[in-house]
Formats: sequence, structure tokens, C-alpha cells
Amino acid sequence: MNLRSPLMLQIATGDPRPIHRQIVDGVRRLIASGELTLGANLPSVRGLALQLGINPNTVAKAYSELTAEGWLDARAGLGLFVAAPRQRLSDEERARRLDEALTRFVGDVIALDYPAGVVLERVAGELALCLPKKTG
Amino acid sequence: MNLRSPLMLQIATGDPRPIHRQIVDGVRRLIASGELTLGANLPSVRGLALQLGINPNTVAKAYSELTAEGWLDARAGLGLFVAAPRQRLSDEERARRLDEALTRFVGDVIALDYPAGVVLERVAGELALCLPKKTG
Amino acid sequence: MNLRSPLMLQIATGDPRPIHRQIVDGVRRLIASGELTLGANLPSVRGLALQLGINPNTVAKAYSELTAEGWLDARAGLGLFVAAPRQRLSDEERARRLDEALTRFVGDVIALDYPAGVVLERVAGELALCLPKKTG
Amino acid sequence: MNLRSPLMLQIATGDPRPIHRQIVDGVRRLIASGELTLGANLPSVRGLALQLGINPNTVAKAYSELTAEGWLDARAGLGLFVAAPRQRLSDEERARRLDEALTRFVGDVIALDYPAGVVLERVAGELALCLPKKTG
DNA sequence: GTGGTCTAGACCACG
DNA sequence: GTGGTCTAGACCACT
Repeated sequence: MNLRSPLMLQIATGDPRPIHRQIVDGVRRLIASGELTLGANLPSVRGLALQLGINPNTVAKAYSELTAEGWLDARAGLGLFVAAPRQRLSDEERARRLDEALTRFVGDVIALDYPAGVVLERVAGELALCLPKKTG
Repeated sequence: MNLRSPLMLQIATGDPRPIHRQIVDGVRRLIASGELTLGANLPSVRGLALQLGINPNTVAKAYSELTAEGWLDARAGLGLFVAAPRQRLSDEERARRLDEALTRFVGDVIALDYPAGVVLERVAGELALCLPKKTG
Repeated sequence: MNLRSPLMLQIATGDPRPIHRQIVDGVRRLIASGELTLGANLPSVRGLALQLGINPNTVAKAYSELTAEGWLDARAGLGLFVAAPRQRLSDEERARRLDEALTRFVGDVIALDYPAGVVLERVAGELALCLPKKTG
Repeated sequence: MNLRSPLMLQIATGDPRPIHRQIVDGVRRLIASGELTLGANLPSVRGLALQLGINPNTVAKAYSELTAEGWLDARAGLGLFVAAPRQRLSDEERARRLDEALTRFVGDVIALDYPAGVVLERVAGELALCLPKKTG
């Protein structure tokens, strides 16, 4: 994998999430799915901002969140790198966040009146895209 | 279950969702799960506000969203009632919203580093709680 | 037409509709008639409140309804924009709402004792103003 | 036409209009369509309340509105009768109300994205049910 | 009593 | 600056 290649990220203007959130989610996804591996060098703040056509401050905010959460390591003068996996959150916190995401997701999906089987298949499909290397 | 009984709803201060959103999600869930059936009378705006320790306007906002979405009927002077179920959204809109919810959910959950199987089990469990009529 | 220009909206104090409803109807009309096109930037919540001499919360309520119905996209820090058109309601729901609007309209108009021809002409005229793309 | 026959009126619980408003609209419609002619005797307050399964106060309120607007004459001890047609509202007031009804109707209908022709046909059909005897 | 509307003013997150 | 949320308190129409 070559360093400094453009991230496979896209900002969707229709997406209700704030831009920096889309970046954070996207990078976490790329790391979780293995497309960004340990030590990979991320685009610079200015580079990614240029690539996505957004304000560098927005990228900086996203990177700083990812660093705070332990996904990235910032090395002054060199850039940002995918950090070694470690227990980034306490088990309590992880469980709490899973509950929250579940509640929100189910609340949204119930309104759509899909059969449970269909929803489960879609969830499984999406997870398979992102998590196989962690569980296989 | 007697009418006007307190709703099985709780507001979590740690939850990032705004309060009125938590109420909307919760009521939709109670309706979908069958705990609130057609014609059931909901707690009054002021009553629920008192029960939850929040401002009546916040409850009114939640109830008004539920009414706009067709889940509740409001009758001034009488109260709020669970409305007759009907297909409110087009198929395309439903599919679009499912995609949106999926993307958001997976984005949230990936960061937690749970095995896909665990997540799927939890989703299945939550759906089973809410959609008993659909799966039984 | 330059962005952020004042909306061609007026609040009629004699109108029995609540203010936020008049705004919702007015904006939907401007969108349907093509005076507000895809991506157009609407006046800010505070700006429109100032223009109309009403409380910003009232404007926010109207904008929030329009966003919930899919007419507008809101981006915090950026503003509100006309959303891409899509089929949001099922055919049955649309038919139900047309029936409801018809019943109400005819109920209101009968009391006025106008000849049917006059009423029809007026309706046709109003529709022609709003749906030029559909009729031209 | 026999006196004191039940009115062809129905109260729809799903209808967002308050009950007394549904009665007022319904009676005006029956008068306008000719189903209730000059001098016809209306059901008593208690009788109509019983027929519709609602509170007599609600019926009384509706009848009092109709009397105030000049549609009915109340004759103490005898009951209520359809009043002789006279100019009940000023031309200005009638025009204002027509405008209001039009604006509301068009605002509601635009959101449904029906072709103008379809809407016009439906309006014409509804009006034909109520107004032919006035215009033919 | 009920729901609905409006105002006023505060605070937050976003860009 | 932007939109979004929440509180507080007033007033209205309906039953």
C-alpha cells in the first residue's frame, strides 16, 4: 500500500451528519475494514481538505478526534499514522455506545416497517464489508 | 393496561440524542412492539413533562412530530391517541431511510470493535422485542 | 436571482392559519412554482424572523417541518437549502391527503355561496401559478 | 321531506377538525346542496348528539354558530329551521375567505405532486355535489 | 382539564 | 455567523 494515496472517502452533502463526523466515521471504517493498516500514512490536513473540497479546519478537527480516540498517531513533522490497535475504550463505555447505537438504529428502522429478516440481512451485509478481518 | 398510565420511557442524559428525539423513538417503539395499541390514550403533554422532569414544550414537540408522521392523532381538549396504521412513505423513501440508518449504525458500531456476530445478535434481539407480530 | 434575497412571503394576521403554517405553505409553494430551485439558499432563521417581524423560534419551527418533510436540507453553520425532489409519500397516503384537503376546501367554500364556475377558475388560476412545469 | 329526520352527517374521529366544526361544515354543505331546504326542521340538540354519539354541548355550539352566521333560525320551543337565504357576509369578507381557503388548499395540494388537471377534476366533482342547484 | 401557538432568552455544535 | 435544543411563561380554542 503506497503512502499518501488519496483516501477512499466521499463527503455527501445530503448526509445529515456534520462533515467532520463523516470523515471520522469513514476513517474508522477504513481502518476497521483493513484498507488502512497499521502504520499507514494518512493524507495531510491540507491535502485531504483539497481532495474533499472542504475547509482544512474541518479535516483537522476530524483528525484530532481520531487521534484522541486512539485510532491515529500524530508524529510532529512527519504526519499522521494508523495507530497500533489497543483497547481504546473501556468495556463499560463500549457497551454503553453499542446500546445507544442499537436504540437509535432500531428506533429509526421500526418506523419503516421492514420485516426483521430483511433488516438483519442488510446489517449482516454491511458488517461483512467492514469487520471480516477481525472475526475470521 | 389502564389508560393514561405512565409511559415506559426514560430520558438518558448521556444519550447524544436530543430529548424530544428520545421520546419520538421511544413512543414509535412502544407502538411497533404492541405495548401501545390502536386508540390508546397517551399521557398528556403536561403529564409526561412532569413524569420525565422536562419542559412541556419539549414533550409537545415530540408529540407534534409523532402526529405529523401519522403515529398519533391529537384532539384538543381530549388528548393524544395511537392512530390507525397506514403506509405513509413510498418504497423508495423507505429504502433510502433504511440505507441511511444502516450507514450511521455501522459507522457507529465499527469504532467499538465488536465481533460482527455479537452485533448481529444484539440487533436481532432488539428487533424481536419490537416486532413480535412480524416475526412470531 | 441572488441567494439570500428576501423570500416573497407575507404573514397575514387575519389568516386563521398559525404563522409557522403560513411559512410552510408559502415555501412549499415557492418551491413547487420554481421560484426556489434545487440548492437555493434560504434566508437564515434569524433573518426571516427579522423580515417578518416574528420570533426566530417560529421560523425555526416552520423550517424544521419543511426539513422533516424533505423539502429542505439544513446544515448547521451553513444554512438551509432546497433539497432534491423525491417521492416521499406512498400513493395511498397522497390520495388520502388529497381527499382531506378537498373536503376541507369544499366545506369552507360552500359557505361563501360562490358559483362553482368562479371557484373552479380561481383554483385553476392558483394551480397554474404554482405548477407551471406540470401544465405548460 | 319529512321533518326531524336524522341528518346525513358523520363524525370522523381521524378528522383533525374539531367536532363542532365538522357539524357546521356538514350542515352548511347540506343546505348548499339543497338536501336541507328553506324551513326544514333540524334535529334537536339532544337528538343529534344522541345520533352522533357526542356531547349535546358540542351540538349546541355548532347550532349556535350556524345561527349566528344566518344559516339557521332558532324559534324558542319549536326548534331550529333552515333560514331564508340572505347576504350573510359582506362581499369583502367573502372574497377574503375564498382567498384564504384557496391558499390553504393549494398549499396542501402542491405537496402531493398531482397534475393540475387531476386536482381540478376532483374539485369540480366535489363542487358539483354541493352547488349545482345554485348555478344551474 | 386538553393540545397548540407564540414569545423571550439561553446554550450548544458547526463552519 | 449558522441551525438546533431547551426552558419559562403566556394565551388561545376545544371538551
